Parts: sequence; structure tokens; C-alpha cells
Amino acid sequence: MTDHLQPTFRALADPTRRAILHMLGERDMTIAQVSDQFDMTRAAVKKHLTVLKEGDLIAVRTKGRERINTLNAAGMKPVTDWLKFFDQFWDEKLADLKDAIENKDTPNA
Amino acid sequence: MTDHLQPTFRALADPTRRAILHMLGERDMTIAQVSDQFDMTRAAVKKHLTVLKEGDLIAVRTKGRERINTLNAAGMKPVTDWLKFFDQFWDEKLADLKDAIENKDTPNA
DNA sequence: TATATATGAAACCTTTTGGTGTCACGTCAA
DNA sequence: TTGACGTGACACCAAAAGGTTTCATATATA
Repeated sequence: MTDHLQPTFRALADPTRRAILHMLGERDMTIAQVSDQFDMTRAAVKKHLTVLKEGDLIAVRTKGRERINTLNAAGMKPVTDWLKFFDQFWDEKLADLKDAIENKDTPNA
Repeated sequence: MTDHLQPTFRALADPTRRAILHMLGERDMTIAQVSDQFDMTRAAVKKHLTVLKEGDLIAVRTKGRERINTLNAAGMKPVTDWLKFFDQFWDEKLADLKDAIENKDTPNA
């Protein structure tokens, strides 16, 4: 069983990378622009971007000598799907389900 | 800003730990029982369980000389909440619409 | 053309991570 | 009480992760 989830979970496991994703949610950015937001070298940021790319969480397009990094939020779907499996064990959701069943004929929403 | 998400994201970043969570979804297990499911020592599994505990993804209760490990699915909420922020970017059409609205009065170029 | 800019990539370093083996300790049963 | 059982904790190890510096290369621009 090859774990196709691994690159994405791995990419999300670092706080710097999660912060980068948030930034890219606001606007596309070059590597230099991303680097400006962190107290680390451009090379280090570049590595993070590579990991994000491997996790399919960003896309990169070339524009002249620049590399524009774009958020690929859809890449998070495998992770959210994996997490959804556990919804059934979540107390609140269980309570909601119980509610839904008990109030089968009088839904409150 | 201390990153309270980190222990949980960290815990989820390992395939063995994700597999353990799945197992605990089916039934509570002692350390020995979990270990039996993997080709690694009990000590290694114990470490994984410790990381899962730190991520608040499992609870442990003592029963005699045994330690019963229980899934705490609610511990995933911080992660799912973090991921929800990106829902707004999932749908390409939504993103396009967002662009159109944002550029109406304040062109960004 | 000459130079500045934006990036890629490699070598290197330190810390963390995932694993091992060993031993001590509390608990259960004969 | 005496073992066997289930676990915690530690020392140790190799590999991966996160960072740095340095240099090469492609693209803009004066």
C-alpha cells in the first residue's frame, strides 16, 4: 500500500509551510517575495516550496526569470477526505447524528 | 504566536501513526495489541503513541498493568478547522468570482 | 555588451525523527 | 513469595529535516 497521502501530510507538518500556504491564499508570489516574509534564506524557503510542490499544494509557473507560486487548495482534498473518516467518532457529530435520528420527523435545520 | 497546531500536524505526519488512529477507531487497544500489528518493536510503537498523545489525538487510561489507548477524534478539530480556511479556494469558479469582485474597484496591477 | 536580478543546485552542518536494545518497576497469578 | 507479564525510560544509532553558504545559469536592463 503506497501512501499517496504522505507527501501532502508531510508538507503540512511544518509551520513555515503552513504560513506560506496562507500567504499564497491572498496572492501569488515569487520565491523572493515569499522569502521576504521570513527570517531565513531564500534557499531555505525554496526548499519549503519544493516540499509544497511535492505535496501538490502549490503550482509554479515561469514568467521570465521569475517563478510564480500559486496556491493549489484542491491538493488538500486527500487530507480532508482522510480526516472525514474520523467524523463518525467525533462526539459533537455523534450528538448531532443522535439528534437527527431522534428528531427524524421534526428536523430543526 | 505559539503554534498550538504543531503537535497535531506533527502527529499526523507519520503513516504508522495514521494507521494506529485507524485501528483505534475500531477498538481500544493496549500498547502490546497495537505493537502486534506492526513490524517494529513495542518501544517504537510506544514512541508513536506518545506523539499521538502530545497531539491530543488519543487518550490513555490505566487498567491494572495495562494502558488502554483510546482514539480522541475531537483532537483533529484544530486541523480540520485550519483546513477549512482553504475551502474558499477549492472551487475554481468561486476563485474566479472572487477575483472578479476584488478587481472591480481595485485593480491589482 | 556589461551588469544586476531571480533563481537552481550542490555541499555542508546541526537537530530531529524513527528505530533499536536493555533494564527497571508495578501488577497479576500460582 | 515468586515468577511472568505489561509497560516506562534510557542510551544509542542512522537517516531525514531544516537550515546555511557558495556558485552557476538564465533573464532583464542600462
